[in-house]
Amino acid sequence: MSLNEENISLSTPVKTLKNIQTEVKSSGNIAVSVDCVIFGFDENKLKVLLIRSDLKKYRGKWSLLGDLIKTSEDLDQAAHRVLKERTGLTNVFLEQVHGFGSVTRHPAGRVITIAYCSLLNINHYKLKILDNEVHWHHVKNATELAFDHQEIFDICYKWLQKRIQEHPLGFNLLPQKFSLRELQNLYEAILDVKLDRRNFRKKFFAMNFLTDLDEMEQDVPHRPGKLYEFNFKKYKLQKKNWVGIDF
Amino acid sequence: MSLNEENISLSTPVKTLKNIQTEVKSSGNIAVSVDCVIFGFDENKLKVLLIRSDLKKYRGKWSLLGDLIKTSEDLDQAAHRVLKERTGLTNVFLEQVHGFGSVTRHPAGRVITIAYCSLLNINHYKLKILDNEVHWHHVKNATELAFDHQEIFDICYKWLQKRIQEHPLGFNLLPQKFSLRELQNLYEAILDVKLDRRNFRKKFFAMNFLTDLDEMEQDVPHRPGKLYEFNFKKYKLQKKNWVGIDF
DNA sequence: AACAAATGTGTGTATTTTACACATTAAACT
DNA sequence: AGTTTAATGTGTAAAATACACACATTTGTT
Repeated sequence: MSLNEENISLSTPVKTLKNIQTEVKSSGNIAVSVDCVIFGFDENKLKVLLIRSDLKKYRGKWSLLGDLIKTSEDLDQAAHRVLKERTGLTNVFLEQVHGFGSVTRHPAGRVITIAYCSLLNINHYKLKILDNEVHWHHVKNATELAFDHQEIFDICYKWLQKRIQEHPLGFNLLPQKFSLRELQNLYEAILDVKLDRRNFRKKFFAMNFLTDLDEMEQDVPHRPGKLYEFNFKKYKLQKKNWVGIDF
Repeated sequence: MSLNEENISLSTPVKTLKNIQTEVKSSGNIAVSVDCVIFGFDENKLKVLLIRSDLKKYRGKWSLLGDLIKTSEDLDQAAHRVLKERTGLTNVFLEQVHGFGSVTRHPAGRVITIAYCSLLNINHYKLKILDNEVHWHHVKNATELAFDHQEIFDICYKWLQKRIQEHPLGFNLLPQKFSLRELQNLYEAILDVKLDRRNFRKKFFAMNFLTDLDEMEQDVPHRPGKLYEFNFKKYKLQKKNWVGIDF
């Protein structure tokens, strides 16, 4: 059997714009939201920003930060808006992860949500938690979330673990200047593994994306390490196209 | 500065279910659709199933197969429904890839779409293209699609190229029994590279997920190769957790 | 019987990954 | 000031993996 690229058609009737507008409107009883899994790194632990559920049914439970999207904004814009409203930050790392659309996922009706991951440098001078119902949680304590937010969180966390090994996202969680120890702590916290210090350093030096700032850590209770910054420009230029089969 | 896990709250007012229902309803002027990028493999080429746009504005252009989702179905269900309606097939490989929500992406109003990738074995005995406006296109000829479908297709194609190197998806595009040559052709077609035959075979044999069926290809105009099948069970058991930093 | 076109197989080399130990530095403590 | 503590900084050998590469074998075709 062979696929046929040359089928001649019986035809579906061509629809006018008006036809479709009618369909679109009559299907419009579905709401769409974004939910942000906002990660931060502090005290060598990976943290996630959660808010107390504002819904009676889930009273006492924690949930992700989200909101219904407005008709006038893109998905990404909506996610950035949520971030801005909750943390005061703009220009933060944000990436879409997955859409969740189970019919029964929201008690108030049909709400499809698009999950985003965001990575914040918690030392950012502008960061302010604008709502005191919002708290940072160690990821290990992020359990029993409201709605289907546990599932969303779990998937986003796994996404982060995988993604950070392939793309230099992690630097968004650190101050611009960081020591290699901080970087390694970050990886160890996110991946939940112990890594060999010498091999870790070798690896990153070999990549050649770290700029040695010729500065030292300050106010550490031990021998200070050198500070580096990540050279995103150089990275973008050299990004390689990996080919290798590896299940 | 240190993150504070112990904030005490000023508080947001708790909302009742009714409050939220009202919000959800009033925001319900957004429609949601799924669009399927359906890949097939034939004549050593990667193909994609496209339909002529049913919208006047895009008359003559090709577009992905999609539909508005119904209030009563999950996202995944909707995608499976589209597949069934278009190809007659159930139980096919299907995975969500990305949501697209630009405000202006659809001329008939605000429609957010969730893109899915599907991989079909085109030799599947049940496959029937039910609508003759539907055609298989070599992926290289999938250009200038209607709506934002070019962007969606491009992203899904890249997704496939990456995904197939990390997960054994490709077998969904082949008959259950296949030769190593067919397998290599598949990889070469999807990744658009030439691979070394000996290393390719070594690689797959080393993985140890191919079952030698002790059967030979039939009706080939040259020395027939052995037939294998992929052992999904064994794969699932042995799936490894990769740790390696590699940008 | 000769030819065409593919299958099937192994080795040496380069590269990458891993395991592993000791001297050095600066701050903190006495 | 000297000692202690806790981290930084550095290299090498062994193992595993990836890569380049050529020839004999099998089957169908002429």
